[in-house]
Amino acid sequence: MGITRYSFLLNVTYISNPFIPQAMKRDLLLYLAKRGLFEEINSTTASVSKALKTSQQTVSRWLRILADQGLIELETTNTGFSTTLTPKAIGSLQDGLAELKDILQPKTEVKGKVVSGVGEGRYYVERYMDRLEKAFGFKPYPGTLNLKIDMPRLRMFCMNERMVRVQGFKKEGREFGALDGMHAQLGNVKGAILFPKRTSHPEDIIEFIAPNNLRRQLKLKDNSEVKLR
Amino acid sequence: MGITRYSFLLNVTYISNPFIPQAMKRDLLLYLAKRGLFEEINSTTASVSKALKTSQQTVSRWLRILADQGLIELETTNTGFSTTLTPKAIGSLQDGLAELKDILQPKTEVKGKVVSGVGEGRYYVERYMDRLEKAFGFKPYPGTLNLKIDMPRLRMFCMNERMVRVQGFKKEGREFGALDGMHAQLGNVKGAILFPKRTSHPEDIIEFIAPNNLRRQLKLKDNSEVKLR
DNA sequence: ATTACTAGCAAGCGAGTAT
DNA sequence: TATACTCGCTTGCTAGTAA
Repeated sequence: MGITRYSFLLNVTYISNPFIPQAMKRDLLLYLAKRGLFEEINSTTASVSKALKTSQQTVSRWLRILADQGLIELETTNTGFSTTLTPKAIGSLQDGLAELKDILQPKTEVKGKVVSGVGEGRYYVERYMDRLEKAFGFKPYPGTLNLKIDMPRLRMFCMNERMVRVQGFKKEGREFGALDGMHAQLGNVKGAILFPKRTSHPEDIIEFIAPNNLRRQLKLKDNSEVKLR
Repeated sequence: MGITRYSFLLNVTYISNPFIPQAMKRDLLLYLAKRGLFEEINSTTASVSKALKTSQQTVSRWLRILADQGLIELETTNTGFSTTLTPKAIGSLQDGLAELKDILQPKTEVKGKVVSGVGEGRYYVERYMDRLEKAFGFKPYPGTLNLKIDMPRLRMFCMNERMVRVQGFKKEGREFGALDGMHAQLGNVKGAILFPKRTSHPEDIIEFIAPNNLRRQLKLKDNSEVKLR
C-alpha cells in the first residue's frame, strides 16, 4: 500500500489486518507508539490511565491484551511496566497510515468542462493583475477560462495543493476583496485556479488563469473537456 | 500538523479530537470515507454490516451515533440510507493521518560515532566494487567507515528511504552473498549505508561507503560524531 | 509503590419483530 | 424489501483489594 517495509530490519513476516482488532486498545497502542516506536517505554498503568482517561485496571488489562495479540513485548514489575512495540504493531500502524493516505490523498487529476463566463473575468484580472503576477509568478492573460468542475474531486485536489492568498485592496474608489487560488496545470499549460470570495457563479464553476489565451491556444470551445492537474 | 485545510471549501471551523470518540464507529467512518469522501453514499445497513462483520442493527445504531456526533449527514428511506461525510469527519480523518505520519515518519537524521572496523571492509568493497557502483551510482573508495548508530533512529530512517539490493555472486571460487543498502548522506558527502546479510559486527554498527576516504576528507577519528541523512 | 484479581454494574450487541 | 425498537445476554468497565 505504498509503504515499503524492510523486513530484515523490522523482522515483519506477515501482517494480518490494517487496524488492530478491538478498537479501544488502539488508543493505547498509539499512545505507546508516540512514546517511542522502537525504544523501550517505561511507565505505570496509573499514569497511562490518566492520559487515556480510563482506569488503572483497564490499562493493565489492555496491556495484557496487546501483549497476547503479539503487538507489544511487556514486562511488569512492582515499580511499573516496561514495553516495546513489536514489528507486528508497527506494521499495523503503517497499514493504518497507508489506508488513510489512500483515502485522503488520492488522484490529483480533475476533469472539467469549458463554459461561458459572464465576461467579468477580464475586468477583474486586469484589476488584480500585478498582485496575481506576484502571487503566481506569471502575468495572466486578461481573461479567465470558466470551468465546470466535479466538485468532490476538486476538493480532493485542493487538499493536496498549497493555497495561495491574494490580499484585498482599494482602487478606483472601490474595494477589491481577497481571493484564494492555487497553482494548477490545464493540460500542459501552467496556470492557476482562482476561488473568488464572492462570485456570481454557481458553486461548481471555477476560473482558470494562464499566461496566454487558452481558448485560442488550446482551441477550446464551450463544452470542451479539459484536465486539471 | 502538516495538513493544510481550506476552510472556505470544507467549511471546517473547529475540530475537536484527533480520533472519533467511541472507537468501533471509527471503522464505519473509514468504510464510508472509502466509498466517497465528498460524495453521497447510498447503501443499506445490511450490506454494510456484511462488510464490517457486524449486525444490521449495529450498523443502524452506529450510523445514528455518527450522525448525532455531527460526523455524517444521514437520511434513511425504506430502500436504504444515503449519507455524506461532514467537514468535521474529514478533519477527524486528516488529524488521524497527521498523527500517524507524525509517529511513523519523523526526523530523518541519525547520529553516529566513528568506530574502528576489523579491516575486512576494504576486501569486500573491492570484491563488490562494480556492483556497488552500478547500484549506487558512484565508485566507492575501497574501505568502509564503521559507525556506531542509535538503532531505533536508524530504523526510523530506513522506513523513509528506498532500500537498494545488491545481488550475490560467485567469484574466486567462493560465494559473496546479497546485501542491502540505501543512499545516505554523511554530513555533506553523498554515499550509502550497507547492511550486509551476515556480519561480524555487533548489531548497532553499520558500514558507510562513499566515493572518497572519509576519515581523511572529513578528518574523522574514532569517536568522531557524525550525522547521517 | 506497583500490577492485577474479583465482583458488581454499565454499555453494547444482535435476534426477534414492529413499522 | 428497508430502518430501527425491545430486550435478553455478553462484553467490558472500575471500585475494592490481594499480592
